[in-house]
Amino acid sequence: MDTPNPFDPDRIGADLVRKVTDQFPMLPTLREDLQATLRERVRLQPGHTILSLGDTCDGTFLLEDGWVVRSRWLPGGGRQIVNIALPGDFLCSSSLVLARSEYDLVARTEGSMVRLRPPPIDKLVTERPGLATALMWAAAHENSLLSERVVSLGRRDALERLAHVICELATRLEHLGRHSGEVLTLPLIQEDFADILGLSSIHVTRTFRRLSEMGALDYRSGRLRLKRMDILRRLAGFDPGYLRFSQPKNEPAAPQS
Amino acid sequence: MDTPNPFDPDRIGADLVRKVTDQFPMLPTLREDLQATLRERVRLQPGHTILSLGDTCDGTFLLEDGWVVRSRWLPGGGRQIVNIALPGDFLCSSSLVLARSEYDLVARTEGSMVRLRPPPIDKLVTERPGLATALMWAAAHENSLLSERVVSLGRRDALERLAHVICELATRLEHLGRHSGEVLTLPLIQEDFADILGLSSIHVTRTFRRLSEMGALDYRSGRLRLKRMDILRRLAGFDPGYLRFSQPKNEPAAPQS
DNA sequence: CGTTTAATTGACATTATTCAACCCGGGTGG
DNA sequence: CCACCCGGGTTGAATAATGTCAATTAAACG
Repeated sequence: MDTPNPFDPDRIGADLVRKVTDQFPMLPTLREDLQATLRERVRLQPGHTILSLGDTCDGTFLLEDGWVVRSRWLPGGGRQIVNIALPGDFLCSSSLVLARSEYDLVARTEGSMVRLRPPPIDKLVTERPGLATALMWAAAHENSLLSERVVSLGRRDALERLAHVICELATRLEHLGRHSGEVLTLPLIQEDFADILGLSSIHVTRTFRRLSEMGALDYRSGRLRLKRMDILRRLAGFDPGYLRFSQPKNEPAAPQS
Repeated sequence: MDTPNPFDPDRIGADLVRKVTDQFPMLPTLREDLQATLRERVRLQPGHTILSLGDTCDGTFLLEDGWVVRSRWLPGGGRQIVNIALPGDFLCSSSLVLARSEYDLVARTEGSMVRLRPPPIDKLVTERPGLATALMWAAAHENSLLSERVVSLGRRDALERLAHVICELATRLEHLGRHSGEVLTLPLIQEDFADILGLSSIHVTRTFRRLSEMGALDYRSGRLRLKRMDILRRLAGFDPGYLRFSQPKNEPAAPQS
């Protein structure tokens, strides 16, 4: 069953619009820009490869519904998942500066996205200020996530990493209004966790078991029951600050030194 | 010895201006915006902490000369270096969306940077289009570096990681015109490499020795002699594509499928 | 020189990977 | 209804990679 009118302006990128406009009131331009640059809506099926390494990416996608992972295959046969896109995230925003994708983009659930074709970067800010602002904001957000992932991969052990990514996902989904309470349904198998966390899937199993023995959670085929978020947060040293883009920064910031 | 006139418009962010204008001719606006938003020039000394975790960052810095690392200390006493900023890079560009720094910023060499105070993000694109474009471009660039770092930390072993980061640094410095030939002088001690690569400094020693036994390089107190870049590149699976932002993407991009 | 910081080495502990076997639940076809 | 298969998931044992500790050397610097 499809959206009645896929070009209904109020439905394009609703999650993005909501997130962005939490920060500042730019609704009108952004909506307008999304409509103006929109090419088509694409339906996603689990496992569907949106883009492969080396593909030229023609514009940017805005994910409206569903989960998409961005990953890289390595010569040895390993895979690293670089990030997980949720509704409201842009995919392939690097197309503004890079002609070809350095990663694979594959859907993990059903969902939908719209393809946008923004003007080239040097005209973007003047022609599509609302979209430009949103892209900038999204890029900053993604940088924040990536930086935190670098910290995890570099300096946290398996237990901390797993706890951290669970905290992160739970928080992101909460912000989207797609999670509340104890049970989190994740379209990820343990091998996905392995490739997010830079571990083997076997070690992920063991790590889940350890967390479950600690009474922090129960995990069973995609159903994650979060019994003690406080344990997870403490273990991971999770500080949601890097996700909290919603509180506007208004202080005039006193001159330092 | 200081720059004669620190506000000479042609000298502000010369590396940034060059990098950005390789891509598209927006010199005039960018120069103008840099001048207009410039607050002061700051001299850097090695070890100087520009910003600590939790500090409110008042605007953005544009590094003009020198090396700066962005890092995070962890509860257990470990440190992860998230990225290395070189001339032409922005520091703390997250200040557009995040009031407080999630990282430490510390200089590894002498150098200088300018502090910019761009308008808030919702006015940035309209009021300072040149700067907005540059920031966007820089964010995409950083995104690319961070993603590749995630891949390294997640799925490459010590040898591959070290080889990879060396390739990356050599390439970036070449682009800046600050490196050519065999010898690379790095203001990094092995502990820095450790904290970039998510390894212990002792293991970095061992890994450097392995590379040197392979005839790929010689390393001695900051002086890196690159004898066989081909070996390093092959080992790391290094594809400079993610750094090559200089070739403009001009193809009208044939509609796919 | 003496002091300090960084690099190095070897022995050993820890963490995570690999491999192989087994389990389990949900189809599916007979 | 049962036998089979298949994709995960789980387990233990062996192995490999990396970390930790302690002692040593080297270089840098006053």
